[in-house]
Amino acid sequence: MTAEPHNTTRLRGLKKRSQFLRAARGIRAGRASFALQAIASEHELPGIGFTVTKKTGNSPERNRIKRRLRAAAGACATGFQPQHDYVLVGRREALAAPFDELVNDLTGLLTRVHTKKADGLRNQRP
RNA sequence: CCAGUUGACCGGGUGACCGCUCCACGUAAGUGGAGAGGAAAGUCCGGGCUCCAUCGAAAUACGGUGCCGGCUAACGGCCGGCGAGGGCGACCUCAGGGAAAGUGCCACAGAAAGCAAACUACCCCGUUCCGACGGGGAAAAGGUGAAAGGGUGCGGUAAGAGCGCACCGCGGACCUGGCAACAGGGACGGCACGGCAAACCCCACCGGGAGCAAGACCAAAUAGGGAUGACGCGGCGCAAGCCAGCCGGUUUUCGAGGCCUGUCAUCCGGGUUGGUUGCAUAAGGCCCUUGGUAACAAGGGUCUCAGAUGAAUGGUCACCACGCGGGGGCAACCCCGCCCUACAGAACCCGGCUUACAGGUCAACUGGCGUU
Repeated sequence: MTAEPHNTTRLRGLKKRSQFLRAARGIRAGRASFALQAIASEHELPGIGFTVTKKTGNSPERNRIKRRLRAAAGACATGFQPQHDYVLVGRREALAAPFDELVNDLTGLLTRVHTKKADGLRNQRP
């Protein structure tokens, strides 16, 4: 599977704690303002969730980080592959980072994650 | 104009593009509407509501509150008043019931810390080896302390002392004003009655517990706990029925012993997951009138005002306002840059309290300076 864009932009929100824990076992990649976790799933639509821990800041700051990440995810929604779950872990730098940087980081991380995954699959085969 | 006190309020705006949640309409595509706070916070009090317990109430224990009057559904809240302390003043602060019900404590220092006593020093008498010692008087002086048993002055005395007197303080029958807390006056009393109740305690009043993850309902799948009914093998019996066993399960393991005993259907019960409800028309907001100093109450009009659940109420950009810095200009103002704004995000709902808060607005009042 390559990282070529698909035509649907619809995303499926992750809601259960078990879904988040499962995604945490997947492939990880990070930048200054957030980290990305991805894992294969059975659903056709790509699933996406957001995690900002309490030590990142107080409630308005955490809300703002989530909203900016959600907007960035909407901006490059075509980069998410079907049959995968993604979790974005927000960091404090996401509060002040320029929006274009967030979008660029996310698209870069998406391609990186998927090439990593392809390499992993190749290595598993003897 | 400067300095200050108190109270109330705002706490960004507009536009464009792209989105989220709910509601209404629509078969649908979609269209329209609504969408965080003054503290949503801390979870410190008080309620509504729900379940549990309980006949209801009271008492014991425990906890809370504590000047007086009022307001309120209620409060530890609010309003008004009183007292004490602070400030030139506007005004601010207050764990503000009872110390003659009882118990206890009052560190250090000091002779002595609650009952009156007496270390130094004072006075008188006696003795004397002239250093002092003994007996008595007295509580003014010294020193200690947060506090030393009224203060100051005069008289008085051997020295002194409310011993006597004047003023002040204290207690105080009673009188006056006030609903009251309390305030004012005060015969009389020679002074007796120190402080701590954020020490125990006493008095008065209040309080059952847990909380929306409360609670109610629905649907799935899973496990197979209980009840009822039907059906089956062996023995006995005409029958209804009774009895025993095989297989298996359970009793933590093994043995013994005990118990249940198979299949199907229905109902009940239990936990898990998901959904619905609880859930926003309420001690409701705004405006006006009346009563009240006020808190507030009564009446009338008008409005419907967030309902998420990995949790919506936004993201990006531009301009403007405000503020700050720099430059130009006599000035009004103009240009550039920065922050593109504080504290902070509803989670069942109300009434309060407390804490946080960049910047700004208004009103009333106080003190000072200047002008008329």
